[in-house]
Amino acid sequence: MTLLVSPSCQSADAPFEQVSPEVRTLAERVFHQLQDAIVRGELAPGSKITEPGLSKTYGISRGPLREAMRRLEAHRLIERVPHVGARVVKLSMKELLELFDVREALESMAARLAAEHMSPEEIQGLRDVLALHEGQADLKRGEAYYQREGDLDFHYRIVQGSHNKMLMNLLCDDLYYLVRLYRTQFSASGTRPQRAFVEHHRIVDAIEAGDAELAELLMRRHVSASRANVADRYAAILEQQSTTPAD
Amino acid sequence: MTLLVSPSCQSADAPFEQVSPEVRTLAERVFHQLQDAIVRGELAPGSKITEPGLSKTYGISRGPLREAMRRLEAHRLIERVPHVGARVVKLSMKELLELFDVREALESMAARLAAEHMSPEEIQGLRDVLALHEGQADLKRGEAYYQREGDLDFHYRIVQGSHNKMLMNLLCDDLYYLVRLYRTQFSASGTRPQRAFVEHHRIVDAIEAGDAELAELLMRRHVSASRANVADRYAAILEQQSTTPAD
DNA sequence: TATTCCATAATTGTCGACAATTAGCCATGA
DNA sequence: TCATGGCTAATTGTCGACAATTATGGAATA
Repeated sequence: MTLLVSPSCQSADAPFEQVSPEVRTLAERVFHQLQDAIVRGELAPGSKITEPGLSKTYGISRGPLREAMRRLEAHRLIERVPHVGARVVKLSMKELLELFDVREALESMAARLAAEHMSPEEIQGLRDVLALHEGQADLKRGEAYYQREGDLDFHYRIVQGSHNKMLMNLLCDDLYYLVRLYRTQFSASGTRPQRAFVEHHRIVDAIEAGDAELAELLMRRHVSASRANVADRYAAILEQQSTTPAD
Repeated sequence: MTLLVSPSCQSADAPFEQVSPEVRTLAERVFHQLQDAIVRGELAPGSKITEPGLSKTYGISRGPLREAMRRLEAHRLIERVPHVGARVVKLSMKELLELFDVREALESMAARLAAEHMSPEEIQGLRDVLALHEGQADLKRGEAYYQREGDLDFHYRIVQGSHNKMLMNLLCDDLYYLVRLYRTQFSASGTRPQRAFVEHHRIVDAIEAGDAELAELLMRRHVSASRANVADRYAAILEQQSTTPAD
Protein backbone atom coordinates (compact mmCIF):
# COMPACT_ATOMS: atom_id res chain seq x y z
CA MET A 1 0.00 0.00 0.00
CA THR A 2 1.57 3.18 -1.15
CA LEU A 3 0.64 6.51 0.28
CA LEU A 4 -0.72 9.27 -1.84
CA VAL A 5 1.47 11.75 -0.10
CA SER A 6 4.85 12.00 -1.67
CA PRO A 7 8.07 13.70 -0.59
CA SER A 8 8.62 17.33 -1.51
CA CYS A 9 5.04 17.66 -2.66
CA GLN A 10 5.67 15.93 -5.93
CA SER A 11 2.59 15.67 -8.05
CA ALA A 12 0.80 12.50 -7.06
CA ASP A 13 -0.18 11.70 -10.61
CA ALA A 14 3.35 11.98 -11.94
CA PRO A 15 4.50 8.73 -13.48
CA PHE A 16 7.02 7.25 -11.11
CA GLU A 17 9.72 5.31 -12.82
CA GLN A 18 11.44 4.30 -9.63
CA VAL A 19 9.36 3.39 -6.61
CA SER A 20 10.76 6.14 -4.44
CA PRO A 21 12.63 9.30 -5.36
CA GLU A 22 15.93 8.52 -3.70
CA VAL A 23 16.73 4.92 -3.04
CA ARG A 24 20.05 4.75 -4.72
CA THR A 25 21.92 4.36 -1.46
CA LEU A 26 21.29 2.34 1.66
CA ALA A 27 21.31 5.43 3.82
CA GLU A 28 18.52 7.01 1.77
CA ARG A 29 16.47 3.84 1.77
CA VAL A 30 16.68 3.20 5.47
CA PHE A 31 15.96 6.87 6.13
CA HIS A 32 12.64 6.61 4.32
CA GLN A 33 11.91 3.25 5.90
CA LEU A 34 12.52 4.60 9.38
CA GLN A 35 10.57 7.77 8.60
CA ASP A 36 7.63 5.67 7.53
CA ALA A 37 7.91 3.32 10.47
CA ILE A 38 7.93 6.22 12.91
CA VAL A 39 5.07 8.09 11.28
CA ARG A 40 2.91 4.96 11.15
CA GLY A 41 3.55 4.16 14.76
CA GLU A 42 5.45 0.94 14.16
CA LEU A 43 8.20 2.46 16.24
CA ALA A 44 6.42 3.60 19.37
CA PRO A 45 6.83 7.27 20.31
CA GLY A 46 9.34 7.67 23.09
CA SER A 47 10.80 4.22 22.57
CA LYS A 48 14.54 3.90 22.51
CA ILE A 49 16.12 2.87 19.25
CA THR A 50 19.51 1.27 19.34
CA GLU A 51 21.97 1.19 16.49
CA PRO A 52 22.86 -2.51 16.66
CA GLY A 53 19.17 -3.33 16.81
CA LEU A 54 18.21 -1.32 13.74
CA SER A 55 21.37 -2.44 12.00
CA LYS A 56 20.27 -6.04 12.35
CA THR A 57 16.62 -5.32 11.57
CA TYR A 58 17.36 -3.59 8.29
CA GLY A 59 20.39 -5.69 7.43
CA ILE A 60 22.84 -2.85 6.99
CA SER A 61 25.93 -1.72 8.82
CA ARG A 62 25.93 1.11 11.31
CA GLY A 63 27.57 3.60 8.95
CA PRO A 64 24.67 4.43 6.64
CA LEU A 65 22.28 3.81 9.51
CA ARG A 66 23.85 6.60 11.51
CA GLU A 67 23.60 8.92 8.53
CA ALA A 68 19.91 8.15 8.24
CA MET A 69 19.49 8.81 11.94
CA ARG A 70 21.20 12.19 11.60
CA ARG A 71 18.67 13.13 8.98
CA LEU A 72 15.79 11.90 11.13
CA GLU A 73 17.19 13.99 13.97
CA ALA A 74 17.32 17.09 11.79
CA HIS A 75 13.71 16.43 10.75
CA ARG A 76 12.77 16.17 14.42
CA LEU A 77 11.49 12.62 14.21
CA ILE A 78 14.03 11.27 16.69
CA GLU A 79 15.97 12.86 19.53
CA ARG A 80 19.56 12.02 20.25
CA VAL A 81 21.74 12.49 23.27
CA PRO A 82 25.49 12.09 22.72
CA HIS A 83 26.89 8.85 24.10
CA VAL A 84 23.48 7.86 25.36
CA GLY A 85 21.22 7.05 22.46
CA ALA A 86 18.21 8.02 20.41
CA ARG A 87 14.48 7.91 21.04
CA VAL A 88 11.50 8.29 18.78
CA VAL A 89 10.04 11.73 19.32
CA LYS A 90 6.96 11.93 21.49
CA LEU A 91 4.73 14.91 20.85
CA SER A 92 3.17 16.54 23.87
CA MET A 93 -0.12 18.36 23.54
CA LYS A 94 1.74 21.63 24.01
CA GLU A 95 4.02 20.86 21.10
CA LEU A 96 1.09 19.75 18.99
CA LEU A 97 -0.64 23.09 19.53
CA GLU A 98 2.62 24.83 18.68
CA LEU A 99 2.67 22.83 15.48
CA PHE A 100 -0.80 24.10 14.64
CA ASP A 101 0.32 27.70 15.14
CA VAL A 102 3.16 27.17 12.72
CA ARG A 103 0.84 25.50 10.24
CA GLU A 104 -1.60 28.37 10.50
CA ALA A 105 1.15 30.83 9.62
CA LEU A 106 2.65 28.82 6.79
CA GLU A 107 -0.47 27.37 5.22
CA SER A 108 -2.34 30.65 5.14
CA MET A 109 0.66 32.08 3.32
CA ALA A 110 0.58 29.07 1.02
CA ALA A 111 -3.10 29.62 0.25
CA ARG A 112 -2.44 33.26 -0.55
CA LEU A 113 0.37 32.38 -2.93
CA ALA A 114 -1.66 29.54 -4.41
CA ALA A 115 -4.45 31.98 -5.27
CA GLU A 116 -1.89 34.08 -7.09
CA HIS A 117 0.06 31.39 -8.87
CA MET A 118 -1.96 28.21 -9.27
CA SER A 119 -2.61 27.14 -12.85
CA PRO A 120 -6.06 26.06 -14.07
CA GLU A 121 -4.79 22.49 -14.34
CA GLU A 122 -3.62 22.52 -10.74
CA ILE A 123 -6.95 23.94 -9.60
CA GLN A 124 -8.77 21.23 -11.50
CA GLY A 125 -6.60 18.63 -9.79
CA LEU A 126 -7.54 20.17 -6.48
CA ARG A 127 -11.23 19.87 -7.31
CA ASP A 128 -10.72 16.26 -8.34
CA VAL A 129 -9.23 15.51 -4.97
CA LEU A 130 -12.19 17.11 -3.23
CA ALA A 131 -14.68 15.15 -5.32
CA LEU A 132 -12.84 11.93 -4.58
CA HIS A 133 -12.92 12.60 -0.88
CA GLU A 134 -16.59 13.45 -0.81
CA GLY A 135 -17.43 10.23 -2.54
CA GLN A 136 -15.30 8.29 -0.09
CA ALA A 137 -16.81 10.08 2.86
CA ASP A 138 -20.28 9.25 1.62
CA LEU A 139 -19.51 5.62 0.95
CA LYS A 140 -17.59 4.59 4.01
CA ARG A 141 -18.45 6.98 6.75
CA GLY A 142 -16.40 6.54 9.86
CA GLU A 143 -13.49 4.95 8.11
CA ALA A 144 -11.30 7.90 8.78
CA TYR A 145 -8.04 6.65 7.39
CA TYR A 146 -8.56 7.64 3.81
CA GLN A 147 -10.16 10.88 4.82
CA ARG A 148 -7.19 11.73 7.00
CA GLU A 149 -4.59 11.01 4.38
CA GLY A 150 -6.85 12.72 1.90
CA ASP A 151 -6.96 15.79 4.07
CA LEU A 152 -3.19 16.00 3.95
CA ASP A 153 -3.31 15.39 0.22
CA PHE A 154 -5.51 18.45 -0.13
CA HIS A 155 -3.14 20.55 1.90
CA TYR A 156 -0.21 19.15 -0.06
CA ARG A 157 -1.67 20.41 -3.30
CA ILE A 158 -2.29 23.87 -1.92
CA VAL A 159 1.30 24.12 -0.79
CA GLN A 160 2.44 22.81 -4.14
CA GLY A 161 0.30 25.42 -5.80
CA SER A 162 2.12 28.18 -3.96
CA HIS A 163 5.08 27.48 -6.23
CA ASN A 164 7.31 28.33 -3.30
CA LYS A 165 9.94 25.66 -2.85
CA MET A 166 10.92 26.78 0.60
CA LEU A 167 7.34 26.50 1.79
CA MET A 168 7.07 23.10 0.15
CA ASN A 169 10.19 21.87 1.86
CA LEU A 170 9.19 23.11 5.29
CA LEU A 171 5.64 21.85 5.19
CA CYS A 172 5.91 18.69 3.15
CA ASP A 173 9.33 17.46 4.24
CA ASP A 174 9.13 18.41 7.90
CA LEU A 175 5.82 19.47 9.39
CA TYR A 176 3.45 17.11 7.62
CA TYR A 177 5.40 14.11 8.87
CA LEU A 178 4.95 15.45 12.39
CA VAL A 179 1.24 15.89 11.68
CA ARG A 180 0.98 12.28 10.60
CA LEU A 181 2.97 11.20 13.62
CA TYR A 182 0.54 13.04 15.83
CA ARG A 183 -2.44 11.38 14.17
CA THR A 184 -1.10 7.94 14.93
CA GLN A 185 0.24 8.87 18.35
CA PHE A 186 -3.03 10.34 19.59
CA SER A 187 -5.00 7.93 17.39
CA ALA A 188 -6.93 10.95 16.17
CA SER A 189 -10.17 9.58 14.83
CA GLY A 190 -12.48 11.35 12.42
CA THR A 191 -12.07 15.04 12.97
CA ARG A 192 -15.15 16.96 11.91
CA PRO A 193 -14.99 15.74 8.30
CA GLN A 194 -18.16 17.37 7.01
CA ARG A 195 -17.24 20.81 8.24
CA ALA A 196 -13.71 20.42 6.92
CA PHE A 197 -15.12 19.55 3.50
CA VAL A 198 -17.11 22.75 3.37
CA GLU A 199 -14.08 24.75 4.37
CA HIS A 200 -11.97 23.00 1.77
CA HIS A 201 -14.47 23.89 -0.93
CA ARG A 202 -14.56 27.53 0.05
CA ILE A 203 -10.81 27.70 0.00
CA VAL A 204 -10.70 26.28 -3.49
CA ASP A 205 -13.37 28.72 -4.59
CA ALA A 206 -11.28 31.61 -3.32
CA ILE A 207 -8.19 30.27 -5.04
CA GLU A 208 -10.04 29.80 -8.30
CA ALA A 209 -11.35 33.37 -8.06
CA GLY A 210 -7.79 34.56 -7.56
CA ASP A 211 -8.84 36.13 -4.28
CA ALA A 212 -5.57 35.82 -2.40
CA GLU A 213 -6.67 37.65 0.70
CA LEU A 214 -9.77 35.54 1.10
CA ALA A 215 -7.91 32.30 0.48
CA GLU A 216 -5.41 33.28 3.13
CA LEU A 217 -8.13 34.17 5.61
CA LEU A 218 -10.11 30.99 5.01
CA MET A 219 -7.05 28.78 5.33
CA ARG A 220 -6.07 30.55 8.51
CA ARG A 221 -9.52 29.91 9.93
CA HIS A 222 -9.49 26.32 8.70
CA VAL A 223 -6.25 25.46 10.49
CA SER A 224 -7.26 27.48 13.52
CA ALA A 225 -10.57 25.62 13.77
CA SER A 226 -8.72 22.34 13.48
CA ARG A 227 -6.45 23.40 16.29
CA ALA A 228 -9.39 24.41 18.45
CA ASN A 229 -11.04 21.09 17.75
CA VAL A 230 -7.97 19.21 18.91
CA ALA A 231 -7.64 21.36 22.00
CA ASP A 232 -11.32 20.85 22.87
CA ARG A 233 -11.14 17.11 22.42
CA TYR A 234 -8.07 16.99 24.60
CA ALA A 235 -9.75 19.08 27.28
CA ALA A 236 -12.71 16.70 27.15
CA ILE A 237 -10.45 13.72 27.61
CA LEU A 238 -8.78 15.34 30.58
CA GLU A 239 -12.20 16.11 32.03
CA GLN A 240 -13.33 12.52 31.57
CA GLN A 241 -10.17 11.19 33.15
CA SER A 242 -10.57 13.42 36.22
CA THR A 243 -14.22 12.34 36.52
CA THR A 244 -13.49 8.64 36.33
CA PRO A 245 -9.99 8.34 37.72
CA ALA A 246 -10.18 4.55 37.92
CA ASP A 247 -9.38 2.92 34.62
CA MET B 1 35.02 37.07 17.65
CA THR B 2 31.93 35.28 18.78
CA LEU B 3 28.55 35.96 17.33
CA LEU B 4 25.70 37.20 19.40
CA VAL B 5 23.36 34.88 17.69
CA SER B 6 23.21 31.51 19.34
CA PRO B 7 21.65 28.22 18.28
CA SER B 8 18.06 27.52 19.19
CA CYS B 9 17.55 31.11 20.24
CA GLN B 10 19.26 30.65 23.55
CA SER B 11 19.33 33.78 25.60
CA ALA B 12 22.40 35.72 24.57
CA ASP B 13 23.15 36.79 28.12
CA ALA B 14 23.08 33.27 29.47
CA PRO B 15 26.42 32.33 31.00
CA PHE B 16 28.05 29.88 28.68
CA GLU B 17 30.11 27.29 30.46
CA GLN B 18 31.16 25.48 27.34
CA VAL B 19 32.02 27.43 24.24
CA SER B 20 29.34 25.81 22.13
CA PRO B 21 26.24 23.88 23.10
CA GLU B 22 27.12 20.51 21.63
CA VAL B 23 30.76 19.79 21.05
CA ARG B 24 31.02 16.48 22.77
CA THR B 25 31.53 14.59 19.55
CA LEU B 26 33.57 15.25 16.46
CA ALA B 27 30.51 15.11 14.24
CA GLU B 28 28.81 17.87 16.22
CA ARG B 29 31.87 20.03 16.25
CA VAL B 30 32.59 19.79 12.56
CA PHE B 31 28.92 20.38 11.84
CA HIS B 32 29.03 23.73 13.60
CA GLN B 33 32.38 24.57 12.05
CA LEU B 34 31.09 23.87 8.57
CA GLN B 35 27.86 25.71 9.27
CA ASP B 36 29.82 28.74 10.33
CA ALA B 37 32.23 28.52 7.42
CA ILE B 38 29.38 28.35 4.94
CA VAL B 39 27.37 31.16 6.49
CA ARG B 40 30.41 33.41 6.65
CA GLY B 41 31.29 32.76 3.05
CA GLU B 42 34.58 30.99 3.73
CA LEU B 43 33.19 28.15 1.68
CA ALA B 44 32.02 29.84 -1.50
CA PRO B 45 28.39 29.30 -2.50
CA GLY B 46 28.14 26.73 -5.24
CA SER B 47 31.62 25.39 -4.64
CA LYS B 48 32.05 21.66 -4.52
CA ILE B 49 33.09 20.17 -1.23
CA THR B 50 34.80 16.82 -1.24
CA GLU B 51 34.93 14.41 1.64
CA PRO B 52 38.66 13.65 1.50
CA GLY B 53 39.37 17.37 1.32
CA LEU B 54 37.28 18.30 4.34
CA SER B 55 38.48 15.21 6.14
CA LYS B 56 42.05 16.44 5.83
CA THR B 57 41.19 20.07 6.54
CA TYR B 58 39.45 19.30 9.81
CA GLY B 59 41.63 16.38 10.76
CA ILE B 60 38.88 13.82 11.18
CA SER B 61 37.88 10.68 9.37
CA ARG B 62 35.09 10.54 6.87
CA GLY B 63 32.64 8.85 9.22
CA PRO B 64 31.69 11.76 11.48
CA LEU B 65 32.24 14.13 8.58
CA ARG B 66 29.52 12.44 6.56
CA GLU B 67 27.16 12.63 9.53
CA ALA B 68 27.82 16.36 9.77
CA MET B 69 27.18 16.71 6.05
CA ARG B 70 23.88 14.88 6.39
CA ARG B 71 22.80 17.42 8.95
CA LEU B 72 23.94 20.30 6.77
CA GLU B 73 21.96 18.79 3.93
CA ALA B 74 18.83 18.57 6.07
CA HIS B 75 19.33 22.22 7.05
CA ARG B 76 19.61 23.12 3.37
CA LEU B 77 23.13 24.53 3.60
CA ILE B 78 24.59 22.00 1.19
CA GLU B 79 23.10 19.97 -1.63
CA ARG B 80 24.07 16.40 -2.31
CA VAL B 81 23.71 14.14 -5.31
CA PRO B 82 24.23 10.43 -4.70
CA HIS B 83 27.54 9.13 -6.02
CA VAL B 84 28.41 12.57 -7.32
CA GLY B 85 29.13 14.89 -4.44
CA ALA B 86 28.03 17.88 -2.44
CA ARG B 87 28.03 21.61 -3.13
CA VAL B 88 27.52 24.61 -0.90
CA VAL B 89 24.03 25.93 -1.51
CA LYS B 90 23.78 28.95 -3.76
CA LEU B 91 20.70 31.07 -3.22
CA SER B 92 19.09 32.52 -6.28
CA MET B 93 17.15 35.75 -6.06
CA LYS B 94 13.96 33.75 -6.55
CA GLU B 95 14.77 31.55 -3.58
CA LEU B 96 15.73 34.56 -1.52
CA LEU B 97 12.34 36.16 -2.15
CA GLU B 98 10.71 32.85 -1.26
CA LEU B 99 12.64 32.93 1.97
CA PHE B 100 11.23 36.36 2.71
CA ASP B 101 7.69 35.11 2.18
CA VAL B 102 8.27 32.32 4.65
CA ARG B 103 9.81 34.75 7.10
CA GLU B 104 6.85 37.07 6.75
CA ALA B 105 4.48 34.26 7.64
CA LEU B 106 6.49 32.88 10.54
CA GLU B 107 7.78 36.07 12.07
CA SER B 108 4.44 37.82 12.04
CA MET B 109 3.08 34.82 13.91
CA ALA B 110 6.03 35.05 16.26
CA ALA B 111 5.33 38.71 16.94
CA ARG B 112 1.71 37.91 17.66
CA LEU B 113 2.65 35.21 20.14
CA ALA B 114 5.36 37.39 21.63
CA ALA B 115 2.82 40.10 22.37
CA GLU B 116 0.78 37.49 24.20
CA HIS B 117 3.50 35.69 26.10
CA MET B 118 6.59 37.84 26.50
CA SER B 119 7.56 38.61 30.09
CA PRO B 120 8.48 42.13 31.25
CA GLU B 121 12.09 41.01 31.62
CA GLU B 122 12.18 39.78 28.06
CA ILE B 123 10.66 43.01 26.79
CA GLN B 124 13.26 44.98 28.71
CA GLY B 125 15.97 42.88 27.13
CA LEU B 126 14.47 43.69 23.75
CA ARG B 127 14.60 47.41 24.50
CA ASP B 128 18.21 47.06 25.61
CA VAL B 129 19.09 45.54 22.28
CA LEU B 130 17.41 48.38 20.45
CA ALA B 131 19.22 51.01 22.52
CA LEU B 132 22.52 49.29 21.88
CA HIS B 133 21.93 49.24 18.17
CA GLU B 134 20.91 52.86 17.98
CA GLY B 135 24.08 53.89 19.77
CA GLN B 136 26.15 51.79 17.41
CA ALA B 137 24.36 53.12 14.38
CA ASP B 138 25.00 56.69 15.55
CA LEU B 139 28.67 56.12 16.29
CA LYS B 140 29.82 54.16 13.29
CA ARG B 141 27.45 54.85 10.49
CA GLY B 142 28.07 52.76 7.45
CA GLU B 143 29.73 49.92 9.24
CA ALA B 144 26.87 47.63 8.57
CA TYR B 145 28.22 44.44 10.05
CA TYR B 146 27.15 45.02 13.62
CA GLN B 147 23.88 46.43 12.51
CA ARG B 148 23.18 43.38 10.43
CA GLU B 149 23.95 40.87 13.12
CA GLY B 150 22.11 43.13 15.53
CA ASP B 151 19.07 43.05 13.30
CA LEU B 152 19.02 39.27 13.49
CA ASP B 153 19.55 39.50 17.25
CA PHE B 154 16.39 41.58 17.48
CA HIS B 155 14.43 39.07 15.47
CA TYR B 156 15.91 36.24 17.52
CA ARG B 157 14.53 37.73 20.68
CA ILE B 158 11.07 38.19 19.25
CA VAL B 159 10.98 34.57 18.18
CA GLN B 160 12.27 33.53 21.57
CA GLY B 161 9.54 35.63 23.14
CA SER B 162 6.90 33.66 21.28
CA HIS B 163 7.66 30.75 23.64
CA ASN B 164 6.95 28.44 20.74
CA LYS B 165 9.74 25.90 20.40
CA MET B 166 8.74 24.82 16.95
CA LEU B 167 8.89 28.39 15.68
CA MET B 168 12.24 28.82 17.39
CA ASN B 169 13.62 25.71 15.76
CA LEU B 170 12.41 26.60 12.29
CA LEU B 171 13.53 30.21 12.34
CA CYS B 172 16.68 30.07 14.45
CA ASP B 173 18.05 26.69 13.44
CA ASP B 174 17.14 26.79 9.76
CA LEU B 175 16.00 30.03 8.19
CA TYR B 176 18.24 32.51 9.97
CA TYR B 177 21.32 30.66 8.80
CA LEU B 178 20.03 31.00 5.26
CA VAL B 179 19.44 34.69 5.88
CA ARG B 180 23.00 35.12 7.03
CA LEU B 181 24.23 33.12 4.06
CA TYR B 182 22.33 35.44 1.76
CA ARG B 183 23.85 38.50 3.39
CA THR B 184 27.36 37.28 2.74
CA GLN B 185 26.53 35.84 -0.67
CA PHE B 186 24.97 39.02 -1.99
CA SER B 187 27.25 41.14 0.20
CA ALA B 188 24.15 42.99 1.29
CA SER B 189 25.36 46.31 2.59
CA GLY B 190 23.44 48.61 4.88
CA THR B 191 19.77 48.01 4.30
CA ARG B 192 17.72 51.05 5.25
CA PRO B 193 18.88 51.00 8.88
CA GLN B 194 17.12 54.14 10.07
CA ARG B 195 13.73 53.05 8.80
CA ALA B 196 14.22 49.58 10.21
CA PHE B 197 14.99 51.05 13.61
CA VAL B 198 11.71 52.93 13.65
CA GLU B 199 9.85 49.79 12.66
CA HIS B 200 11.62 47.81 15.35
CA HIS B 201 10.59 50.34 17.96
CA ARG B 202 6.98 50.28 16.92
CA ILE B 203 6.94 46.50 17.04
CA VAL B 204 8.30 46.53 20.57
CA ASP B 205 5.72 49.12 21.55
CA ALA B 206 2.96 46.90 20.28
CA ILE B 207 4.38 43.89 22.09
CA GLU B 208 4.71 45.83 25.31
CA ALA B 209 1.12 46.99 24.98
CA GLY B 210 0.05 43.39 24.53
CA ASP B 211 -1.50 44.29 21.19
CA ALA B 212 -1.02 40.99 19.41
CA GLU B 213 -2.83 41.97 16.24
CA LEU B 214 -0.83 45.14 15.82
CA ALA B 215 2.47 43.43 16.55
CA GLU B 216 1.65 40.83 13.92
CA LEU B 217 0.70 43.46 11.38
CA LEU B 218 3.79 45.57 11.99
CA MET B 219 6.13 42.62 11.78
CA ARG B 220 4.46 41.49 8.59
CA ARG B 221 4.99 44.94 7.10
CA HIS B 222 8.54 45.08 8.40
CA VAL B 223 9.57 41.84 6.72
CA SER B 224 7.58 42.70 3.62
CA ALA B 225 9.31 46.07 3.33
CA SER B 226 12.65 44.38 3.74
CA ARG B 227 11.74 42.01 0.95
CA ALA B 228 10.65 44.87 -1.29
CA ASN B 229 13.91 46.65 -0.55
CA VAL B 230 15.92 43.64 -1.61
CA ALA B 231 13.85 43.18 -4.74
CA ASP B 232 14.23 46.86 -5.67
CA ARG B 233 17.96 46.83 -5.13
CA TYR B 234 18.26 43.73 -7.23
CA ALA B 235 16.21 45.28 -10.01
CA ALA B 236 18.44 48.34 -9.87
CA ILE B 237 21.54 46.20 -10.19
CA LEU B 238 20.09 44.41 -13.18
CA GLU B 239 19.23 47.76 -14.71
CA GLN B 240 22.74 49.07 -14.17
CA GLN B 241 24.28 45.95 -15.64
CA SER B 242 22.18 46.19 -18.76
CA THR B 243 23.09 49.88 -19.12
CA THR B 244 26.82 49.35 -18.76
CA PRO B 245 27.40 45.83 -19.99
CA ALA B 246 31.17 46.22 -20.10
CA ASP B 247 32.79 45.71 -16.73
C1' DT C 1 18.08 -1.55 54.94
C1' DA C 2 19.85 1.99 52.24
C1' DT C 3 23.87 3.81 49.95
C1' DT C 4 28.09 4.02 47.71
C1' DC C 5 31.47 2.08 44.95
C1' DC C 6 33.34 -0.74 41.49
C1' DA C 7 33.47 -4.12 37.76
C1' DT C 8 31.27 -5.79 33.81
C1' DA C 9 28.52 -5.46 29.71
C1' DA C 10 26.41 -2.90 26.24
C1' DT C 11 26.13 1.00 23.34
C1' DT C 12 27.96 4.90 21.04
C1' DG C 13 31.93 7.34 18.67
C1' DT C 14 35.74 6.95 15.53
C1' DC C 15 38.76 5.06 12.24
C1' DG C 16 40.84 2.77 8.21
C1' DA C 17 40.09 -0.30 4.30
C1' DC C 18 37.56 -2.15 0.49
C1' DA C 19 33.77 -2.06 -3.10
C1' DA C 20 30.91 0.57 -6.33
C1' DT C 21 30.03 4.37 -9.09
C1' DT C 22 31.25 8.38 -11.57
C1' DA C 23 34.13 11.95 -13.96
C1' DG C 24 37.89 12.97 -16.97
C1' DC C 25 41.00 11.85 -20.56
C1' DC C 26 42.99 9.89 -24.39
C1' DA C 27 42.83 7.22 -28.41
C1' DT C 28 40.28 5.66 -32.30
C1' DG C 29 37.31 6.18 -36.04
C1' DA C 30 34.18 8.55 -39.36
C1' DT D 1 37.09 18.37 -36.78
C1' DC D 2 33.88 16.03 -34.12
C1' DA D 3 31.77 12.10 -32.00
C1' DT D 4 32.37 7.72 -29.63
C1' DG D 5 34.46 4.26 -27.03
C1' DG D 6 36.98 2.49 -23.31
C1' DC D 7 40.50 3.10 -19.64
C1' DT D 8 42.28 5.31 -15.53
C1' DA D 9 41.89 7.98 -11.49
C1' DA D 10 39.23 10.01 -8.05
C1' DT D 11 35.29 10.22 -5.20
C1' DT D 12 31.46 8.26 -2.90
C1' DG D 13 29.16 4.22 -0.51
C1' DT D 14 29.67 0.48 2.71
C1' DC D 15 31.62 -2.43 6.08
C1' DG D 16 33.96 -4.39 10.14
C1' DA D 17 36.96 -3.46 14.09
C1' DC D 18 38.64 -0.81 17.90
C1' DA D 19 38.34 2.99 21.42
C1' DA D 20 35.54 5.79 24.59
C1' DT D 21 31.63 6.51 27.25
C1' DT D 22 27.63 5.16 29.70
C1' DA D 23 24.28 1.98 31.89
C1' DT D 24 23.64 -2.02 34.87
C1' DG D 25 24.30 -5.16 38.41
C1' DG D 26 26.21 -6.82 42.58
C1' DA D 27 29.19 -6.43 46.61
C1' DA D 28 30.90 -3.94 50.48
C1' DT D 29 29.95 -0.63 54.08
C1' DA D 30 27.54 2.63 57.23
